[in-house]
Amino acid sequence: MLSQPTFVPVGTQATVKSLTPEELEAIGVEIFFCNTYHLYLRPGDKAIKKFGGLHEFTRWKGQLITDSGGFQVFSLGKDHNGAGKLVKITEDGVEFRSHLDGSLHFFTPEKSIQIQHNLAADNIIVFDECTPYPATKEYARQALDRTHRWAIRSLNEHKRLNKKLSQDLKLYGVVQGSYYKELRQQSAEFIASQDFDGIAIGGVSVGEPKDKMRKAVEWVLPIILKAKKPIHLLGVGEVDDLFDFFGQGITSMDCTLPTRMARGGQFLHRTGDAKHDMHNKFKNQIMSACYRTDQTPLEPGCQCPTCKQYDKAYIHHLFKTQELLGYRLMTLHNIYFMTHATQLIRDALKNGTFNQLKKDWLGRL
RNA sequence: CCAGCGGGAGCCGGGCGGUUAGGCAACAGUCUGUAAAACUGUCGUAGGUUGGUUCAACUCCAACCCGCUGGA
Repeated sequence: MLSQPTFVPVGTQATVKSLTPEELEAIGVEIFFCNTYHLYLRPGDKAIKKFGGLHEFTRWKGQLITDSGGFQVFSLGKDHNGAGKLVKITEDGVEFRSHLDGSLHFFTPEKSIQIQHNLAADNIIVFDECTPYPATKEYARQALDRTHRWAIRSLNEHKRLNKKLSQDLKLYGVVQGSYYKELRQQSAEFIASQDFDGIAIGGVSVGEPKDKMRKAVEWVLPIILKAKKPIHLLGVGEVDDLFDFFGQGITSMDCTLPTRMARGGQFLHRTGDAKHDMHNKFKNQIMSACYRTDQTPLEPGCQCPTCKQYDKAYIHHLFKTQELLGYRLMTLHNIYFMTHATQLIRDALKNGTFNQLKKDWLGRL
């Protein structure tokens, strides 16, 4: 059973980049997020099935969740200029071109679920379309209706396979609807009414302003909370998001940000020095010249393996020289930071001190 | 001493008689279900020195300085 709420780091290719499962466990990670599309292409879901699934393959003892490939409909659908490229959507499914070799593949809801059953994460997600932002209401409605039909197809295939393979994977339905209240609420009603094990909110953090994202979640939450199921917010996870969404009943969210930022040299911190704190966004760049001789840890008082042992000057040097250890130390720290902040939120929610905690961190409610 | 080759931004380095080389480094920034150890931006009177030719020279010419290689 997962703690609630939980932050979910992303390990697209069956690895949270640069860290071992043992290291993840040591910093309090309970679950991470793998991707169906990537693992289907390499090494192939059948290869992983031969091992008995992702758990055996990776030796990870915690939980896992796989994405359906739905997000790649969105992300591969854009090139650098935002034009459509590698994806074609039809009623039956999505035609993808592999970003690796250009080969053609076709995902249907059934196929995505089959692949996910082969991968055998504990939690899986229906095949959906992550609607690009902005979208016209007309397109958003069309995409939403299709996504709902795909949700039912995913659910049916999932039930069939759970029985056939005597597995007990948990399936999440996904709420879409772009930035239209009517569509979002309609989607929430529909997904909540179906026999899913959990409900995910998708189509957010796709380039929209943050207040819009908050609104979209708020339209939907009162409806799906009634279903009394786990609620996962897909692809969200800046530091303030933890407070805004865990505070309202979201039980988990995943985000590439802490790991990706870590590799780009940005470390999460709370206190930092005000001068270099970027607009209260809880991040700083370790390669900044000011850290060249800084003998303090990334976050004073932080109990992560990185901060307990190393100072900024050393990590600065590792990044400047592009040493592998730098990426590892930084990733450890950033994931610990998110996990630890989530832990504080969890405790505060239990103790009734959440508002105080949120105000301390964000300076607002 | 003779000959050949070469001198360009912090470093490396193509091209060219006129309008941006490029790369690295440096500096700053971006990232929200990972085509990402990625990407974006900024690097100011750059052209060994002095003269000459020309409307215009980093580019052509001369001398000198410095370096490398070979020879006496």
